[in-house]
Amino acid sequence: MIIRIDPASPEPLFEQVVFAVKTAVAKGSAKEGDKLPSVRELARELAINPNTVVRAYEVLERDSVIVRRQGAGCFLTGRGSDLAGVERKRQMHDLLRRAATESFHLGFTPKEIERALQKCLDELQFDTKRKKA
Amino acid sequence: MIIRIDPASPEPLFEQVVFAVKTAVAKGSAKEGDKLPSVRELARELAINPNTVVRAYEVLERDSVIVRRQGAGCFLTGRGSDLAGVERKRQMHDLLRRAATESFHLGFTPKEIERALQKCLDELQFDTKRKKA
DNA sequence: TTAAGTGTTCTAGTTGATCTAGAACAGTTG
DNA sequence: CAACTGTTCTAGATCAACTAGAACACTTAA
Repeated sequence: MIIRIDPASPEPLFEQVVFAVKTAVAKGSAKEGDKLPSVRELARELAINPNTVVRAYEVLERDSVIVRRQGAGCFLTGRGSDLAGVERKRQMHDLLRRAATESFHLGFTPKEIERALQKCLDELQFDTKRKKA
Repeated sequence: MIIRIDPASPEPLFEQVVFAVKTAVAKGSAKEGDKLPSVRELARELAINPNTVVRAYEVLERDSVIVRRQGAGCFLTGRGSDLAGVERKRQMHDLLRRAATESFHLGFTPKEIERALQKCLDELQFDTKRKKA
């Protein structure tokens, strides 16, 4: 699995790692059972502290994206989030409301925002569709 | 204009104020020319430091949502963002990609995500449509 | 003109998140 | 057993966020 981060970004390093892994899964370029780079290996690759990688992996496990097995490594789960239905919907609604509000203030119309989302969804599913085809 | 924040939220207070104002505009419950609460008044209402309100208002002015007139107060502008077209699209795409990826990991399908966005857009435009009707 | 209210701009300090550094311990694999 | 893996500490540096207090400049209306 290829994970890239931007050291110059204001976003915390561990969050960038979390998002990179989640994106890889959403795009289909990584799937259930795949082994992630070890804590020390990824830290070396990204030139960051191993503890920062640990923190990212902790978040990913909390979100049920991976499981960590001591001595063995970290692996992708197939399961989604463990959250209950209502809480999941609330979280998604908050995420989209925030993005929609900001987009609105950037001057886009609802139709333009809808089209842009569809484009994002298409991009995320691109690799998955190729494999199924 | 009614502005509410959650002191317990992990989100910075000044960002909560920024988002509250932007949401009020997007929902149509506040419009061009409306005067915002003074720095000291809003600080008193929200029980936060005046400097925190100043910071929020600075961001809102930078985003062309308000204008600040020394001695007079802060007022809503009708204009949208000043950013160039390409940069605006890039920002919207980033916002939506993030929301889409996270929603995907919450276990929702693209169709569900699209429907949820439409609901958010409807909610944001609800008040505006009522006035036009 | 003046008083009250407004935004503007400082300095100073506290708190907490982030990240680095180094070390030790524990489980897994071949 | 050796080499890998994750796990868990302590300690410290740096920075963003927030608070506190003050002083200054401008606008408005009495």
